Amino acid sequence: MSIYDTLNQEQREAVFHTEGPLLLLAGAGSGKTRALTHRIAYLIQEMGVNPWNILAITFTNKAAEEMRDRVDRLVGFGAEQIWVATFHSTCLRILRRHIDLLGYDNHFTIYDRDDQKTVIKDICKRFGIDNKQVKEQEFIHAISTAKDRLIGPVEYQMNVRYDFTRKKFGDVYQEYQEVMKKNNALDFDDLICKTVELFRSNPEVLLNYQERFHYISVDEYQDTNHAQFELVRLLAQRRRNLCVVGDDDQSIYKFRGADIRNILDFEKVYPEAKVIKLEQNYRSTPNVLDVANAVIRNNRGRKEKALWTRKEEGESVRFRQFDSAYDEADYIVGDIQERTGRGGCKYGDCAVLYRTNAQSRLFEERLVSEGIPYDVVGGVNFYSRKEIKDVLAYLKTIDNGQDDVAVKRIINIPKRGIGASTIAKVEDYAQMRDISFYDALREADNIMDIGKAITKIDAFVTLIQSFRSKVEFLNLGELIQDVLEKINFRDYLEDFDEDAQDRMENVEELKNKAAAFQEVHDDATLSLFLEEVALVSDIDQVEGVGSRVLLMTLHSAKGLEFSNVYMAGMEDDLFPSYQSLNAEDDSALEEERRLAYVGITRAKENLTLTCARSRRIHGEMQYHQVSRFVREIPDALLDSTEPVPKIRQVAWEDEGVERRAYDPRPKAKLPAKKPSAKPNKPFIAQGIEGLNRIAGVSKGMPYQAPVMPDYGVGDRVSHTKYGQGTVLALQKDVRDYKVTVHFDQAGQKIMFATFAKLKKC
DNA sequence: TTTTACTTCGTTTTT
DNA sequence: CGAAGTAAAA
Repeated sequence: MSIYDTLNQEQREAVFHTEGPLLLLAGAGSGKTRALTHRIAYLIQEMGVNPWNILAITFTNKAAEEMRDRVDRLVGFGAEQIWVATFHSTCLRILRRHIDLLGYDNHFTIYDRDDQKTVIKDICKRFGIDNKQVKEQEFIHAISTAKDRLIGPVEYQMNVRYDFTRKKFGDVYQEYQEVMKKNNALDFDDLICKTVELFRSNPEVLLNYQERFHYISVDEYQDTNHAQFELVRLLAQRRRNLCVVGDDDQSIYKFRGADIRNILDFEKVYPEAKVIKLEQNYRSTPNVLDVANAVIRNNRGRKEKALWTRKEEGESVRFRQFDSAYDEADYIVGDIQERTGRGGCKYGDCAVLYRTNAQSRLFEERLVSEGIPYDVVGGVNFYSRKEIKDVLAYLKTIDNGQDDVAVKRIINIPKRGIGASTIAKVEDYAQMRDISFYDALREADNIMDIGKAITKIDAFVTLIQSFRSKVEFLNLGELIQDVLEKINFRDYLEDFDEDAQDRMENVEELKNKAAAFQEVHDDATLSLFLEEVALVSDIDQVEGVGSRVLLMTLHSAKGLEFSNVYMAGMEDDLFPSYQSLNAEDDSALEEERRLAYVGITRAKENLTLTCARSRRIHGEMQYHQVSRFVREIPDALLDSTEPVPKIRQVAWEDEGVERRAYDPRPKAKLPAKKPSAKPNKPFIAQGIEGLNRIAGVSKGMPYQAPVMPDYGVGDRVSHTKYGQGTVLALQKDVRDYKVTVHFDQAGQKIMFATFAKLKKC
């Protein structure tokens, strides 16, 4: 009896396939972490691979920790030698050693979103850009997107040509990189793309790591962006022992740069790749899986797979519609109360999932009034809280004065009466002498007409220097305590904030974390602590065994599971979001659908979908109809008090509802491509037929369904002016179809179907 | 320099 | 509606 006997056929295949590229398509709850950890154990135990030759990359610290724990339990010894880390901490480790080759100081700091914003704001001021017209956020986003695609400022500038707006973005991007370098700082995206840059420009360094990592695995591969793809490609290039695990159906992070093509095109990049699908689900009941499959099958361009399980049927998935969002919250909280009251489950088994953070409020109110313990996941990250960042900025300044953003943050915390004009003078001086802001403060007496502000500046510098002299003999907790006392932080908080108590508790918590850090790492330094802190997130802190109801967004729920899941706000325009419903193409809608799929597959036993006919959004009342995702579920699969208007379930009816997810051997080995659409008829047409049907059902909706043209993609058509051409694309727009035609004479045109008056020929 | 009244603007988020 | 940020007033 070996540890591999407990795996199913596909998992075992994945474990034993150690040489060459491997794509593991792992459906929700299909035991992918299990397969991955066993695979690593197999490499060490059976293949005699040295643990330090293995690299396992994840996205979150939590996933990394879990992976290490589980490998530890399987292997026993040597597991601590395996390099298990997130993308970012992997790159951080590499850059700490070699970034001097790119002209940076190896002691760089990491800037988060807030710090980035401060930098951008400053640049905009200098460039005379009004942040009301172009917000900082837009610059941050543009820069981040460029970096995700490995486009540096120079290349960006080359592509802007004469586009004035984009040129402005290019200028800001360039300046931003310069400021970052001057501040000796990297942002999160830099961590990845600077590592790629390092590898590209220093083949001997790359070779060093290629020779170190003989076997590489990447988890959540569907979430990788181009830079991460390239990083992995470079590392794996030599030995090609690359195992990527992911589920294209759970790709929900396109908006932050994830490129779904990385997983869809894996076989093109690695033609010799072996592909294994994990479809047996160990988490949910067949009822839940049927619903999940019914929804996700409406996406196209996915790797076809269908989850199944051997679990007992369980309860039906419920759907309830309410008049108001209050009633909805009432019902859900009542249901939680009832289920936990019966003793069947604990509060910690229940999770309420929603699309937007704002929806948490109503649930919080009801839970408070019922006295039910709960936690809200997400919102503001612990390390992003103002009071925490203040203390961290002090620590950063004490650690090294290079970080201008940190120094400027605390120069008036607490209020020291150093005004904007004084700061501007110091800034000018620093710029002139090409030194950091803090160094300029230290020699402030050289600055002309600084006036009596000099005493205030001196006091600040003396304070920081005194902390520096204590770093040697104080431990981290004591240092923080000393800072808090010397700056009277409590008084400062109480002066302007009524939640001073909460904030002070957070700071205490930070002190505890610092002390704990020191206990775990015997070589703990201030720098190492700041580094650790820079790369942790909120979801990392969610405990597995909870006794509290969890409230979170659908995004945060990925990777988690609960016995009772409530998906609230299942309404068109909320989920799927208004933006995705009105988008040009349906890729955004498909991403929302994947999000629905993620939500549904979080449920182990009970799933309840709810929605409200009316709710207040941005202060005004809005009326929504039932989410199309609910309407995509066949009635037979839903426990509903009234029938739900249906949408596009043709494909489902064709195969019959009797093919259930619990059937271990699906009849006819799953017809891979369902013959639902008639040949030559574009996919979009199906969606529109569905839309027409909804438009018919919903009462008094002023929705004017566009009339479907009688031609489709690939058809030959003629236009009165342009002559004959071929239809390249057909897209639904607000009240008409957009047709892209390549005319034999006139070339490619995009036009509205009603105006184009195209004739099929 | 700090407080106060007013405007603006609203997905999702890890690191 | 409510947070966050900004311009004007004290």
